[in-house]
Amino acid sequence: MFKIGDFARINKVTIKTLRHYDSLGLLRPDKIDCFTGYRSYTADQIPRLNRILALKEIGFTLEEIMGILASSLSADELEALLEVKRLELVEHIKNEQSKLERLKFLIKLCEQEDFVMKYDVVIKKVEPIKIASVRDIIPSYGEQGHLWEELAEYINKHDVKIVPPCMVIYYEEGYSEGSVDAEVIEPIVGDMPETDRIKVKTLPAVEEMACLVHTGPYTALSMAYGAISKYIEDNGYEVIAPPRELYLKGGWVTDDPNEFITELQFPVRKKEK
Amino acid sequence: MFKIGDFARINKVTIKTLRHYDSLGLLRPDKIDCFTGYRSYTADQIPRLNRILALKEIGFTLEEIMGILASSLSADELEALLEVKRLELVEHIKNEQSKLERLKFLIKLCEQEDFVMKYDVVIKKVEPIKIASVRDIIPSYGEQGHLWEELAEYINKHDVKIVPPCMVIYYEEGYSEGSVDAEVIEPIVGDMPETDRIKVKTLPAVEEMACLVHTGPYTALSMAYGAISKYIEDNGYEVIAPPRELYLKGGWVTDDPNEFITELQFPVRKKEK
DNA sequence: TTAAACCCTCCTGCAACAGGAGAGTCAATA
DNA sequence: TATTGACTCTCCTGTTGCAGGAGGGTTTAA
Repeated sequence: MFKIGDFARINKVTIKTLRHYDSLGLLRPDKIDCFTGYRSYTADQIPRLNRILALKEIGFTLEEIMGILASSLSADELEALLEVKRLELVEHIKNEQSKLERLKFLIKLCEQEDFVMKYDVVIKKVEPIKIASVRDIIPSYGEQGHLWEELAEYINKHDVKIVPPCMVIYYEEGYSEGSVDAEVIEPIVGDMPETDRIKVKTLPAVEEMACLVHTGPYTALSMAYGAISKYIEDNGYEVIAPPRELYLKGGWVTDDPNEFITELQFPVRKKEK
Repeated sequence: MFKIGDFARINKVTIKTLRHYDSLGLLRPDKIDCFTGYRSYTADQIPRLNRILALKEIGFTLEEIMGILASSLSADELEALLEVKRLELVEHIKNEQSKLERLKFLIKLCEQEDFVMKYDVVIKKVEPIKIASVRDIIPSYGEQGHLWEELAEYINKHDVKIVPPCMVIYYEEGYSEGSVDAEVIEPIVGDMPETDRIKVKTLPAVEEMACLVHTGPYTALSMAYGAISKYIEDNGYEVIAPPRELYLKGGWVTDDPNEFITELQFPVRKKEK
C-alpha cells in the first residue's frame, strides 16, 4: 500500500500524472479512502503503469493506450496498431527533417554578406481552379497585352465572373531569350463555350506548390526566380510542372511599378532520397 | 482591397487563421469597417503573411514570430535565433528517431511466435537517493540474507527512517557463476555515522535509466535480464554503470513468490552514432 | 499543540487554431 | 421589393497531457 506520493516517487512520475490517469480511468488506485479521498496504490499496479509509460514513450496517446489496455488484443492486432503508429512516425520525422533543411537553408542565406531577408518561400497546397485562358507563342515576356485584351473581351461577352488573381503559365523550360510559350489565365465562376483560341478548363490541384511573393517591378522578377529556384534545389525538391505567375497587384491599381506584387508558384515534389 | 474570404483564398490559409492572427496582433487587417466589423486586407499585406507562414513552417511559434517581425533585428541576431531553433529541432528529431527505434523493436517482438507482451522497458530519469549500504562478496546471489540483517540492525540503532524500496547493486559484469560482488541498500532519511562495513552516501542521479518491472519469483529474473539487455542493445544504448535491483514487493508482504515484484534498472546512454 | 509535510478538489493555462451557435451583411435574383 | 444564398461577425468550446496554484482538510512527528 503506497500513498500517492510514494507511488509517484518509486515510479518516477508526478502526483499530477497519477491523478490525471485516475480521472481518465487509465489507472485507478487500488483503494480510495471514502472519508479523506486519499488514494492508495499497490505494488501490483506498477506493471500496468509501466506499460502505460512504455506505450506513451512510443508515441501513443492516452486514449489509444486505454483502448489497448482495455481490449486484450491478439499479437496480430497489436502489431497492426504498431505498424500504423510507425508509419505516422516516419511521416512526422520526414516533415521535421524537411523543416530542418529549410532552416539550414535560411542560416546559409544569413551568412552571406549582402543578406536581406527579402524572399520567403512557402510550400502550400493549391486547390483546383476553374479558368478561362488563351495560350500562344509571344515574341517576348513583355508582349502579352493583346492576349489579355483578347481574353477579357471574350469573357465580357459571356455571363461569367472573373475571380482575381489573374495569372500566366510559362511553358518554357528556364529563361527564354526569344519567343515564349505563355498561357494567360483568368479564374472564373460560371460557364461559357470554348473557341479555337479561348479555352475553359480547370487547373488541377497541386499538392506541393513552392510560392514566393515578389514586390516591385516585373523587371526585377528575375531575382525572385533566382531565389525560388535556389530554394527548390537546396531543399531537395524538383519542379514537376510549368510555373505560374500570379498578379496580385498590378498596373490596374497603381501606377508605380515599385508597388506591384506578384507571386511565383512552382509545382514541386520531394526528390527521391 | 480584399474581403477576408478572398484574402484567405489567394494566400491559401483559412479565415480562422486570419482572424486568429488579427486577435494576436500578428497581422492586422488594413481596415475594419466600424459598423459591420468586416475586415479588409490589401495586397501589400501578402508579403508579411508569407513571412509569417515561412517562419511558422520552420518551426517558430507565433509568439516568436511576433518578436522577430516587431523588432527589425540584424542579420547576426536573426542567425543566432535560427541557430537556436536548429539545435532544438535536431534534438527533437533525435528523440523521434529513438521513439521509432523502440517502436520497431516492439514490432519485431510481436513477430515472434511465442510473443507475450510481458516486459515493458521504460527510460526514466532517476534523482539522487540518500542511502545506507553494506557491500561484500557473497558466494551466490541467493545468500544475501545476512547482509540485510547486518544493515537493518545497524540502522535500527540509529535515528533514521527507511524509505522503500530497498535495492541491491551488483558490481559484476554479466552473470556470475561463483561469488558475487553485491551492495545491499536501504534509502534513508536522516543522518548516522559510517563504519568499516556500513556506508552512508548518496547515489548520484542517473539521466537515463532503463527500467523493467518483473513480476514473479527471483528465479525467473534471468528472463527479465535477458529482455532488458536485448532492449538496450537493439535500441542503440550502452550500459554505463552497474545495474540495480529494486524490491518493490517481496517476502515481507506475501508468501507467494509469484507475487514478488522487482524492478531492474540499468543506467544507460545512447551510443555515439 | 502546533508546524511541516501530505493529500484533496476544483480552476486555469498552454499552441494554434477548428467547429459551431447565433446573428448581422451583401449582392443578385424572383 | 422581398428573398435567397453566400459571406461575415463575435463569442464559446474542444483539442493533448498534464503543470501551477488556490483554498482547504489530514497525518505525523516534535
